[in-house]
Amino acid sequence: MAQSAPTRWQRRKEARPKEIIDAAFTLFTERGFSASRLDEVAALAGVTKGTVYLYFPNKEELFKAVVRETILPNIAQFEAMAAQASDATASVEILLSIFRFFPQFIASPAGALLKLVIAEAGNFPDIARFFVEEVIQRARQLLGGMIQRGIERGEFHPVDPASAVFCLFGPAALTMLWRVTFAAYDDPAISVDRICQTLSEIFIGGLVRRDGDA
Amino acid sequence: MAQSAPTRWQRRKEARPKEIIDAAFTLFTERGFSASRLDEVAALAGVTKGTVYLYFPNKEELFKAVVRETILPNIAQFEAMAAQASDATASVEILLSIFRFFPQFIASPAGALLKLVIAEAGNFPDIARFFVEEVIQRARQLLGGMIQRGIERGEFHPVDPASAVFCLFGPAALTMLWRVTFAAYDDPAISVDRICQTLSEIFIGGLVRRDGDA
Amino acid sequence: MAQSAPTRWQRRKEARPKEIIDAAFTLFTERGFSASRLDEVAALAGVTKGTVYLYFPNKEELFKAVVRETILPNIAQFEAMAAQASDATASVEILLSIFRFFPQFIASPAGALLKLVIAEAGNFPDIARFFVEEVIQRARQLLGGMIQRGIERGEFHPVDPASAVFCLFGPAALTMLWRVTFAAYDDPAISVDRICQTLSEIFIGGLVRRDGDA
Amino acid sequence: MAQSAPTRWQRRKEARPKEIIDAAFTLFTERGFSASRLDEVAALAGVTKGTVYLYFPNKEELFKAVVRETILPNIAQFEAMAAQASDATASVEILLSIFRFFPQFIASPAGALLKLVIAEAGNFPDIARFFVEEVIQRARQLLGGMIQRGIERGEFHPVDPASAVFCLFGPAALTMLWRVTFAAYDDPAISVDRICQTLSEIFIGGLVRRDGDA
DNA sequence: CATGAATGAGGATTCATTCAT
DNA sequence: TATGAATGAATCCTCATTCAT
Repeated sequence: MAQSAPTRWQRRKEARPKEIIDAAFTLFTERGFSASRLDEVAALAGVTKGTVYLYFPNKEELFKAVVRETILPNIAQFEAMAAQASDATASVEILLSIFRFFPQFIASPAGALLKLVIAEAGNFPDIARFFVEEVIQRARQLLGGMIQRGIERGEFHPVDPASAVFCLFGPAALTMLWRVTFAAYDDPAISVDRICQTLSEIFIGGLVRRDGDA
Repeated sequence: MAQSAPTRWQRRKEARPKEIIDAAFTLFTERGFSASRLDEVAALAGVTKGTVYLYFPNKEELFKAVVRETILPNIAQFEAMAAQASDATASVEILLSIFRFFPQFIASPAGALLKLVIAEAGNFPDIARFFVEEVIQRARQLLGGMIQRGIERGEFHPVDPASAVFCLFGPAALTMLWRVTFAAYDDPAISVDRICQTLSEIFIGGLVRRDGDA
Repeated sequence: MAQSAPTRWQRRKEARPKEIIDAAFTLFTERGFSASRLDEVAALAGVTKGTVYLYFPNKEELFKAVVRETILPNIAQFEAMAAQASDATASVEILLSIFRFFPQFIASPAGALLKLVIAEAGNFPDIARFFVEEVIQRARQLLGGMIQRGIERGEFHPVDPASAVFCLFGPAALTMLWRVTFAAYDDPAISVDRICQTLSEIFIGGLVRRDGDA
Repeated sequence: MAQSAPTRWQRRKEARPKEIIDAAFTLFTERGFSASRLDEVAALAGVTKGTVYLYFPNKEELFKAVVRETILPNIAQFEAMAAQASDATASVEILLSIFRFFPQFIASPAGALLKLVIAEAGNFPDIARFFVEEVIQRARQLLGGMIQRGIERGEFHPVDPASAVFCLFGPAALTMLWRVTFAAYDDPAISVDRICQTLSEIFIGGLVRRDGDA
């Protein structure tokens, strides 16, 4: 595996696309789409400009590939988490498992992706639509369904599920964006764990019916 | 040829910067900083490119002016809201007044501004720092102080105030960003009022101590 | 009018398009469309690359403009020559006036234009169509009509007019192309006048009926 | 895996250069040298880009090879035609045999070659020189010699032989170029045979002395 | 001999910025 | 003060050429 000869280039057709996408994700996320130079993307991926065009027809298509490829694992992660609950599970338990899942989700690349999509939605309407349909609707159904279930089972106070999703996910989204945008300038630094803990306390108290409740 | 109203030119001259800033705000917000052409900014402001350079030394300074000028009224609005509470006011009342203020705040240009700053923070570190110090710290102090006060007065459950601010502001931030980013692709549309209402219910339930509480 | 100060650039909106077209004509003709660099076109026109784009949206449109603008005066020249004959004029006189017109036509930019259109017709189908319809059809009608007239009046031998046009124009076309393509490598140089003279002799002898003819 | 016919590879190897040259000829002719991509040449020849470089050091040399290889058979064809005449043959008979040869010559690849050389002469001076010296001079000597002979034998009117060659070959050249350039856009289509017939009539009438001639 | 992934110089195009008017 | 023609550096993209396989 040691590269004895420093050859001018390597032939690595299989690995290239992912390497380029990763590099592009980093730069698009840091600087935005327009402000990212393809030269820099290529350099970060360890190839030259021309190679990028071997795998993606142009910068816009590279962007779309970046979003699509980066979204997939996040969707999968989310659905996996949801699949764990059985019929017997108490709704409050599901809610708690969501709060326990939040920290790692907030620390994942999902935050950078969210920032990127927010920043470029205006220039890439089909990416925006794709994001809404594939990511947000799905998350809404997942979280909304869980809240609906809790209400129907008499475990939760009767609130508007769709709105509750925004209340539930909002703090997580803000924290994600915060981390990739402002965290460097903040002092003292926030604690993601503490935020999730507090969110949990408030929601358990505000959403879950207690025995004495009417 | 006789200039019947010489003051009109005068007034125009004074109005120019704001007109240009407004146009730039619109375009920067829609397309991002890099993807916005100065030609388009000028056209939207009803002037020509050259005129922009009469008031702003370059595109970057125009951007900074846009952020600064747009931030100010929002800060003022926020502080005005907070100034209304007196010592006698119950903390829950202050909390409720915040929730009542949210819908108009969410509908204000603050959402577009937030999106813009998030998108460009990586390219404008001093804007990011300025935003954190002038806007976020201030909001945190305001909201955090209010929560702290409630806890100290025994009106709120003892939670981490800094984290609670994220929980409180997160849903508002998400809704603001949603409106300027994805609302066009969403169906059925969300209701800002309903979200604020739900947020209020959950928070009152989760944060405010009831008589029987330990 | 004397340019006392060697200013960085002149503002010459009116004159620019023609200057650029002339420069482009020269280079496209010498090197072909693809092999001509816009930088060189601009330099030859005394402007910079950016200026070219002020007047033409891209290289292809510049090419089309070059062809269109260069064709027009040639068409006009041709039609003017034809308009001189009256009903009373003998067909042989018209024929002679054409041969007398040939040398100056062959020396005009029409030759370079013809070469350019031949070379690029494959890449610019609409230019090819435009050339056939606007230039060639017109020339064919003009020359063909003249021959037809001579035949009908009994002045010429009965030949196929459309074919005769090729026979008549062929030598002129070849000489035009020769001049802009091979003349530099030829020794001894050809004499355009002598070719036209010879053409005249052969055609007068071969086309015009003599008294004794059947 | 056993190569049943090892000779097929061998034969392929020998056939390659011609296949590549043919493909290049087609594309260079259609699009011009600069606008033809080596990728396309290779694809049309049924090989990959790398293989082209096995046989030709670079694109320019491929071009030169294309011209050289394509010219040779045309020269041969021409000389074969000329070799048929003996001392006894009447000059008018030779002239007629030339006109009878024209249609097949016009339909041959010579037209495309002529177009290509005209288009690229400016970029390939040595090709232009080669063409003038090897092709044109030869043709001029052949045709010019024939006319000279006719004049000396008193069979033709005394015209300038060099000029007469242009008159004789011009219509053929124009028709050749026409076919490869504009024929697709022309309506009604021209008849090559009719043009040659008309050319023959005019030239016999204009060049050949009749008994009664002074 | 043949391939095709990778290269990188070169060229079309854009656009922030300048400046004569 | 305002204009907009002109600039030229920066950037996307192409494609002839190389070379590991």
